[in-house]
Amino acid sequence: MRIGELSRASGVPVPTIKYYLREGLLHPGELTSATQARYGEDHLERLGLIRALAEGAGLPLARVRTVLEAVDRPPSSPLELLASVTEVPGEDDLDRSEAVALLQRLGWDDVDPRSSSVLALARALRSMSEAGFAVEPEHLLALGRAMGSVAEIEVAGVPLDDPAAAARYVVLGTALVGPVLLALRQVGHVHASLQRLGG
Amino acid sequence: MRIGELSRASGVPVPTIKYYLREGLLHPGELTSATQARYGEDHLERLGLIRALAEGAGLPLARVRTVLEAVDRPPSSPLELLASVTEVPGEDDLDRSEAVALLQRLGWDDVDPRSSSVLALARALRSMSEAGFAVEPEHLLALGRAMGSVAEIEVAGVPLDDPAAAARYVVLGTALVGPVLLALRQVGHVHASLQRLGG
DNA sequence: TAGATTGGATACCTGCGCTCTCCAATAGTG
DNA sequence: CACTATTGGAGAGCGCAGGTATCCAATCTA
Repeated sequence: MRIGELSRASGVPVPTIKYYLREGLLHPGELTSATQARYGEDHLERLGLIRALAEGAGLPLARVRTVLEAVDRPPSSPLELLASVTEVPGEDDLDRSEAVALLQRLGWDDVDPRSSSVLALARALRSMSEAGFAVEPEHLLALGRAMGSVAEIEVAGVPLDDPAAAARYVVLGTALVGPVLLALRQVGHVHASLQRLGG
Repeated sequence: MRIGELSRASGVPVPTIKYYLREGLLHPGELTSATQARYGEDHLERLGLIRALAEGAGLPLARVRTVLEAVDRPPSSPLELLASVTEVPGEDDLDRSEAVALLQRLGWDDVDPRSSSVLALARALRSMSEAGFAVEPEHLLALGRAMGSVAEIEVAGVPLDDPAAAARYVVLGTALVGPVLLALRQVGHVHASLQRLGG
């Protein structure tokens, strides 16, 4: 497959493919001469993946790159893998006490309070309070339990036998299932409103 | 309060406040002369709200504006309200059959299949399949049930007696609780991984 | 052999979210 | 009352992200 064909097959414009090549998101094709390269099915798949992560999951290209790198060269431990997808740099000096207290009540105290996921939680809680929006603690706890069961379902689906497949599952799942969850929640809002308020 | 004071109190630079004023995110202060205006506590609150929605929830300013408009002038029906926060324009011609089938199995068939929330779900599912990522139907169903209980908890918290408070709750909750849910899911991933794989 | 296509490099463009600059009209201060 | 700092308002500019467009010489295809 040459670049034009790849473009037609994927629906991605040639200049954009060239851009992705430059950015290292897409591996270069096999050069057959100075001005000719050959692309394969894997490039087509990869393009679909890039578009799904960027457009679908709304990840910035820099994050897409780290996700793809994690898929290509999976870190040894699953936790490292998770970190590679979710880690977002930011201020480290932030009051995590509310987050930690919540984790305590959820019985998740095996999680390192200094991990980036706890940081993300602390940040999200702070944003709420800064907006002058409060959720009752028992509601928050219930939300935590619901999301815990979501996480359990997802982790249960990880194929442990094949490390490469596991990496792919964790990385893509984390990024791509998120929007599905939020959409399900939205539909759930509509359903619950209809139930509570009547048509 | 004059603009400099508002800036100091909120931590938002004066030019940025002026920008928000120009963009209509922040209501103009009460003019006391041609070159002097007075701002109140409400402006300070509003600024916190804008920052929380923009930085915290990651909404683009255009969406922040529609959210704020919905808070200011609440649409009559709660469903309309929900739509004003979540609606994202996009292609309408999209295969919703998988989404609809899922809703059927969840028992949510009171939801209009043409609503924007179902569209969002269909889009998210398509992104997954375009990335070559599949979730087993029963897992998807379980995720749907979990998110349904999330939605139920949230809707149960809406104060029905005061329409203005209800609007505020729905609009802000939808935008601000999302990141909290995703963060809880992340922490849940870590916890579940530790449980399943051991330290 | 002529026209189209390609790899590769560079320049350019668009949208977003600010940030800077200016100005004339005040407001506060001594 | 003079004088400095601050303000409202408007316009231009800037830095980043994510592409597009242009050029070129080499090569493929007809």
